[in-house]
Amino acid sequence: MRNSGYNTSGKRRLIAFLAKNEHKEFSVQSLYEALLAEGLKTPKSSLYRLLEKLCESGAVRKFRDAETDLAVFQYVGDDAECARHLHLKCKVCGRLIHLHCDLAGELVSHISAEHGFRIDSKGSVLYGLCRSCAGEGEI
Amino acid sequence: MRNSGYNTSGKRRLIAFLAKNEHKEFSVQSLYEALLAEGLKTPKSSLYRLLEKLCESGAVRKFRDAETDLAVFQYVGDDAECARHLHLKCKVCGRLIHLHCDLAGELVSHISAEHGFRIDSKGSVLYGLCRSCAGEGEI
DNA sequence: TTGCGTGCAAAGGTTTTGCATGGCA
DNA sequence: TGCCATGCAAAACCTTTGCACGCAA
Repeated sequence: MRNSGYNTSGKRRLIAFLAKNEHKEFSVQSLYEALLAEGLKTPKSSLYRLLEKLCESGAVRKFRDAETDLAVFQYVGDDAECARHLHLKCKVCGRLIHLHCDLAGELVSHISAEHGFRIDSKGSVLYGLCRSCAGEGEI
Repeated sequence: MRNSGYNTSGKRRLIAFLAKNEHKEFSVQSLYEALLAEGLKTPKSSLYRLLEKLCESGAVRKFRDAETDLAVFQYVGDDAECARHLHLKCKVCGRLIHLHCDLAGELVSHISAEHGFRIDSKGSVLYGLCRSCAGEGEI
């Protein structure tokens, strides 16, 4: 499933760019501009098509910006394992944290066993403030 | 903050309709059609404006449909307390479950204390399959 | 009476699609 | 060679906005 389709230069460059900026999230517009600034002019229609493929393959995930509600995309890497843990996402800086935490795993099991609800870890994100963004007011 | 602005008949009818269907989520399009079917013709521009107000007041919440990625709206009732618990949402039927669960509360505290991440419970939703929808595919 | 709400139409922005061309396997 | 990817332009779609009128307070 991973990286299906042809291995074109455009796809390689986009993955490389997103991977290099994996702590950031990009709207299509901001991605278009950021690529342009690196001399990589890519029509938005191509971005939409590429991003769709990358989301299917699992290398990239689609979120919504907490402020603008715009679709944003972020590299998550080669991560079949993402289906096995929850994620934290900072509403301010966009940072995505893979939550490797026993207690979280227990909660998922508990909710399945006791509340009859089967959580899709890959599709579930807990939003909030990361340490550095929360700390800005109180350091 | 709750129910700010004028108390108009349109707003009352919309709240009543959404409250009556609180287990369902509605896109603007489907809401428009559902209201029409009840003889309540409401222009979409009015729906957008009303829904925005209701989201601000907290009576209604905005999600994204798991399949179509369309903005969908759902009644959550008078719920200042929603800020204090997590939510489960079924990707198939749209049902929203208010997770009153000690273990979940512990996890939120744990993540704050040990992982340095302050979860916004109100803005965080765990997606998955509810009991009845999980049973349908594979019993 | 004053100011917000509503309805209609138009505009704005995002995303999708058609089609011809180019590139990968 | 055959099929998919790309670029460009146009279309479709969702959402917001402007304006005149109506209604709540």
